Amino acid sequence: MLKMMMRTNAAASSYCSSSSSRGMPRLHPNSTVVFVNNYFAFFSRSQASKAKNSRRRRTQIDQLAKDFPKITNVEDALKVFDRMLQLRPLPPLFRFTQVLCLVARLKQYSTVISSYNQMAVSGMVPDVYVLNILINCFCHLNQMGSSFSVLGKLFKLGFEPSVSTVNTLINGFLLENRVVEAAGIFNKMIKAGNCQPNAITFGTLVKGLCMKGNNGAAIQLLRKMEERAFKIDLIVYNTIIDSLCKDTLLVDALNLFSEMISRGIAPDVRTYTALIQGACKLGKWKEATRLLKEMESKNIFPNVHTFTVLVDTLCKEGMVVEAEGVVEMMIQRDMEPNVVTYSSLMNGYCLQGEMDKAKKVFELMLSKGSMVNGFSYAILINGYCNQKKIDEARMLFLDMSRMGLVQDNIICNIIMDGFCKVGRTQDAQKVFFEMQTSGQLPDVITYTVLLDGLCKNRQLSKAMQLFREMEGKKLDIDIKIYSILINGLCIAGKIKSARDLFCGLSSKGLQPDVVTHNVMINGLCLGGLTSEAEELLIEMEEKGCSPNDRTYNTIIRGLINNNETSRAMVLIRQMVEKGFSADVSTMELIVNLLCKDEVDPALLPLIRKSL
DNA sequence: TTAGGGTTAG
Repeated sequence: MLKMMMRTNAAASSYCSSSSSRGMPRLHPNSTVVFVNNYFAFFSRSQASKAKNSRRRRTQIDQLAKDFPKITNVEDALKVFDRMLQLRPLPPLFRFTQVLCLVARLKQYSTVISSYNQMAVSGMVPDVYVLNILINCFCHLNQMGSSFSVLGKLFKLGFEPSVSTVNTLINGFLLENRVVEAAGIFNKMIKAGNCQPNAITFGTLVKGLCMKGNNGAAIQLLRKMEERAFKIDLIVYNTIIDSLCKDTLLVDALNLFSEMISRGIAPDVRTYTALIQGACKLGKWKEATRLLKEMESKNIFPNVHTFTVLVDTLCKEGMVVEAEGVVEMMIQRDMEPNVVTYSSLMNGYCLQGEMDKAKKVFELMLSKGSMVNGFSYAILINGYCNQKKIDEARMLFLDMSRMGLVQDNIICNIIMDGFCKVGRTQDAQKVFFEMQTSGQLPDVITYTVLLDGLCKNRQLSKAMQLFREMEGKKLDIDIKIYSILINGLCIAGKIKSARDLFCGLSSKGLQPDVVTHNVMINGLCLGGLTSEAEELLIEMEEKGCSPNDRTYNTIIRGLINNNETSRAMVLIRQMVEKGFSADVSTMELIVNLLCKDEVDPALLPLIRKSL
C-alpha cells in the first residue's frame, strides 16, 4: 500500500515539479529517508492546501449564493454572475441556473440569453433546467423559432422534454396569440403519453383562453378538469375570476368565488383585488367597500396592487380627490405607492386636463430614482396630446430615448395621434417612417391613427394610398377603419364615393355600426341629401342598430344647416323622448333659431328640456 | 435551479 502510495506520489511529484510556486520541497539527493520525510510533509501540505482551496471556493460560492435573495436588480445579478464565471474550477451548474432565474424573474430575457452564451463559451454543458429557462426567455421575447432551436439542442444532448418544457412552449404560443399551435402541443402531449399535463398546463391554457376574451371556454376547460378529477387550484380560479371582473361580469365572478370557497379553496389578496376591481369598474363602491372589509376580516390584507386598483378606478371615474386620499392612506400605512399607483394618479389628473398636477406627480416619480417607465411616459404624453400641447408631448417623447426607454408602438401611436390632432400630419408621418426604418412594425392601430389623421386633415389621396397599403399588407381592416375612410370621403365632399363604400360593406362581410351610420348621415347632410339621411336613420333602427345622441345631434344640425327647421323640430322631439340631449354645437344652432323667431313657440318647453 | 394568476398608456 505504501509502495503504491509512493508510486502515485512520485508521479504526482513529477507533475508538480514544474511549479515551484506550489511549495515543492527541495529533495536531498543522497537520502531516501529525507526524500520520503520531505515528500510526506509536502504531500500532507499539498492535500491540506487543496482542501483549503476547495473550502475557500465553496465558501466564496456559498457567500455569493447567500446574497441571491437580496438581489433585486439585474446589475447586481450580473456582478455575481461575472464573479462566478471567474472562479476556477467553475461553480456547479445549478448555481448559474439560480442566477439565470433571478434575471428571468426581472424579465430581462435578452440578458439571460447573453449570460447563457457566456456560460457556453466557458465550456458549461446545459441541463434540462437551463434549456427550459432559455426556451422560456425566447418565448417571452416572441421568438418561437429560437425556442424550438433550443428544443432541438435539448434532443441533441440526449434529453427528453419535461412537462415544464411543454408548458413553456404552450405559454410561448399563447403569448403570441397562437392558440391553435398551443392546443396542438397540448394534444400531442396527451397523445404521446410520456409527459402528462399538470395543474400548470391547465393554468396556462386557462390564461390563454382568458387572454383571448373567451371566458366561456376557460370555464368549460375548468369543468373538463373537474370531470377528469383534476384538482383545480387557486391560480386557475383567480385567472378566471380576474378575467370575468375585467369584462365587468362581476356576478359570474362572485358565483365562481362562492364555488371556490365551497370547495375549500381559500381566496388570497389577488382574488379580492380582482373582485374589488370588478366592483369599482361598475361603480359599485359599496360592494368594493364590503369586499375590502370582508378580506380584512379574514386576515387577508390589501396590498399595493389592491390600493392601486382603487386609485386607478377612482381616477377613471373622475374622483381624483378620493384617489389622492387612497394614496395618502397608503403612505400612512407605510405602504410605498409604486410606479403603477403614481402613473394611475397621473392619468387621473390628465383626464381632468390638470397637466400641472400630472407633471408634478411625474417629477415626484423622477425624484424617487428610476421609478418612471414607458407607461408613465405614455400617460403623460397622451395627456399633453389630448390638451393639444404637442411641444410638451414631443419633448417627453424625445426624452424617452435619453432615458433608455423603448418607444414602442403604443407610444408612437399616441404621439402620431397628437401630431394629427394639431394638424401636423407630416410630423406624424415622420414618426411612422422612422418606426419602420428602425425595424419596428406598425400595427393596425398605427395605420388607423394615421389614416384618421390624414382623413380629418383633408389629405384624402394620402389616406387612400395608406388604405391600399393596409389592404396590401392584409391587415385586419374592420368596420372602424371603413368608418374613418367614409368620414374622410364625406369631409372631402366625395359623398357619392362614401355612399358606394358604405353600400358595399355587406359584400365585404362587414356590418356598419352606429359610428359608420353617424358619419354617413353627416356626409349626406353635408351634401344636402337630408331626406336620404333621414331614411338612413329609419333604416339603421330597422336593422337593429340603435341611434345614439351623436346620431340625433348630427342629423338635427344637418337639417338646421339645410334650413329644414320643421323637420329638425320633429327630430328634437324624438331625441328628447329617447332621453338624449343637444350638445354644445347643436344648442348653438337652436339658440340662433330662437333669436330669429324661427321656432314654433309650442316647441319651446321641449327645446328647454333638450338643452 | 425551470413552466400558469393581480395594478397604469394608444
